[in-house]
Amino acid sequence: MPENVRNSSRPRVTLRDIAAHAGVSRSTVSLVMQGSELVAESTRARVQEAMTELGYVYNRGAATLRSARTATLGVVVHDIANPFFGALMAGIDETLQDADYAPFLASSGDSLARQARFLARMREHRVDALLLCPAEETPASLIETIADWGMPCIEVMRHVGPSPLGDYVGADLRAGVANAVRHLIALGHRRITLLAGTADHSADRERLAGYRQAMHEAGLDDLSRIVRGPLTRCAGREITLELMRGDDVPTALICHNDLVALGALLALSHLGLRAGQDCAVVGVDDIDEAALTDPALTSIATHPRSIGRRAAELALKRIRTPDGERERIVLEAPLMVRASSQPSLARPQESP
Amino acid sequence: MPENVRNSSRPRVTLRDIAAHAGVSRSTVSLVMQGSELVAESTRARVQEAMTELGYVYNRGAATLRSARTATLGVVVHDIANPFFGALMAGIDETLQDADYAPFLASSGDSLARQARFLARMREHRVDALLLCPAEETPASLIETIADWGMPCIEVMRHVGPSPLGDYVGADLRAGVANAVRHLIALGHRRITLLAGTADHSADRERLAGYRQAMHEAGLDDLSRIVRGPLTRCAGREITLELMRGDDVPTALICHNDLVALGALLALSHLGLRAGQDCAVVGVDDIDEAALTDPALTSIATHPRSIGRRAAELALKRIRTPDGERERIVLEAPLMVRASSQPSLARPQESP
DNA sequence: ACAGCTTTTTGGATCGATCCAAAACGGAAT
DNA sequence: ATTCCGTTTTGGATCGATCCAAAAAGCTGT
Repeated sequence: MPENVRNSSRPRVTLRDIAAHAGVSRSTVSLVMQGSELVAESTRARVQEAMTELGYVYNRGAATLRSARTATLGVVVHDIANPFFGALMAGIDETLQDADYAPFLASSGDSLARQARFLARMREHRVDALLLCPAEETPASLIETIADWGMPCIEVMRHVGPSPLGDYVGADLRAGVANAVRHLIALGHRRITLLAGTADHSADRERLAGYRQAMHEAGLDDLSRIVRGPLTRCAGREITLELMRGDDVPTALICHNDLVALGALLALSHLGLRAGQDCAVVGVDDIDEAALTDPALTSIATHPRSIGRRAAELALKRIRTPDGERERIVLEAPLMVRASSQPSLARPQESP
Repeated sequence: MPENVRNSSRPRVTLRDIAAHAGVSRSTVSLVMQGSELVAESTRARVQEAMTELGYVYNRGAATLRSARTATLGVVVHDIANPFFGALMAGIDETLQDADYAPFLASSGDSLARQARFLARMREHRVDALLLCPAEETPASLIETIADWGMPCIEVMRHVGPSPLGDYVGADLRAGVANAVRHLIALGHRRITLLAGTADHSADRERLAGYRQAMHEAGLDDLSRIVRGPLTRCAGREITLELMRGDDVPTALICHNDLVALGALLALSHLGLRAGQDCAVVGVDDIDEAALTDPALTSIATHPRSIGRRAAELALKRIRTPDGERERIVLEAPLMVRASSQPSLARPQESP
């Protein structure tokens, strides 16, 4: 049996082989691969049998060369270690798996250089589309450049320029924050401080706009306060400590995200203050942890997983119809009210 | 000007075009692309100039067809939304970017079917290697199957079978947990409970082995206790509540991971008990949050980012030398002692 | 039996790179 | 001038699929 030499990996089975084995032409086998309606049922069966029999593995690279479709797509986030983007990616992955697409992933670390390098690589790999959370300070021209490449691109969560130029999927942070402010005002709060980031990207500006708008509606412009700092739990804690020791102590904090808010909770408990009672705290993202702190954290839910799913769906759609109408999908960001802004919701004592 | 039809994206520049423009052959241009030493410096310059001038984009798909090298690799994790795997992926990404490799990512959700589908896809895309955190209940044969495909595969964090068959990168959880137990015993603890997962995979077994070993060394076999449950913050809380209300109350808890440990902290504070004082708590992973809880959480550090980096490095190496000696890289998992197991370390009050 | 259909199947040609054996070039030595 | 040898360069074949126009096969109905 020296003919059976499949020593470890060499004897690659190709379309031609199964064509011969099934007694049809390569073209026919190719049609079967593509699930074409043209081929007769009996032939299809014969071909499929040959494929399993010979252990055929489709070579997408070869197919791509001719057909310019890769069944891949590129995803760029700032920091995949951040649970928010992890959840986003999980949503993307879910949707793509069903469509038999595979995502390349890169974490830009908010570095323009890394982002650019990855995008170049994606171009060489000829991905069918791009899902992009643009790094900070990305020039608006990038989106046009990508369009010039002939590559569909969906901006996710953030967008460059004052409003999204092309396809976009995100959360309505503006309305979400405005709602949160109104909620606090209804509870009697007046001095409401916004803990914002130092960066200037769209998601940041939206929060600001929502805050300003709602404060303005209530005629509280003069009481509005915006404090900027890094967006970590640690920074949230430090900044809150400082704020609460100052003169003009706020009665409520709206934090850029939940991590910052959790830092604020730590600070309050450190000072012997009770969140919700002595100072309300609201976060953004509604991460799992929010419901489990003590007191539980009120948060504006951004549903990263859903956003990921929607973004991936839109990308697939855009691949099918590259010249279709651009879409702007903005998901609601509802306020999850919990004890940190409403003490009456404090966790009920369990029965003994 | 019907001849100037470059409507939106058609006029693809190829090797042939820059060859013509630079007055050399395709082969020469190809050599330049591959950074070969063969080509004269002056020619290289001329070619490179032509490339930028015409806006050439390398077509990796085409190159792959001939050379069987894709500069891509596949990564499988259980749940990319889990911060641990996010950090792991960040480390992988970092290393690969420098090597001009791009990773495909999939989240298996511990489903064998999803894992299998993704692996099949990776095979069709002919990735150069695989980084695999095998899903629960993955049969040991899978690793062999992948090897038969001729695809290098690095197991990460978990491995199938009693000991890794091929390349492996992980943390020394066995020693880590054993250390933690000894630490607790040194502090006078005797009734030390292990909160384990319900699954039976290698990482789980390692924790168990470390625990058993250290308890045995101290002659405490009869006091050893293993409790199994889901691995979420919420479950950690519930199980701890139950434990602390039972008869045989433990004086220390070692939790499968930090999420469970954080749940345990919640439970203790809910019961009016002080972690570290009334009951010691130790977690695994040393996520960022651990240092910031109150009291701060003692944790066994697994350094996911480093593991990701090492795994990616090993993959690149294995691609270069497919038949090299298999490696088993086990990183230390040092115990980060904090207040939750040693009250004297409680956060010092800040100066007013 | 044949024209006129529809349904299936088929052979090149092609996508854009790499591989390889052989050719061209350029100096130095004879 | 010729030979030799090391450095550069080159054309043609090739990787494994898809595309497309055209051929073959299968049906009708007359």
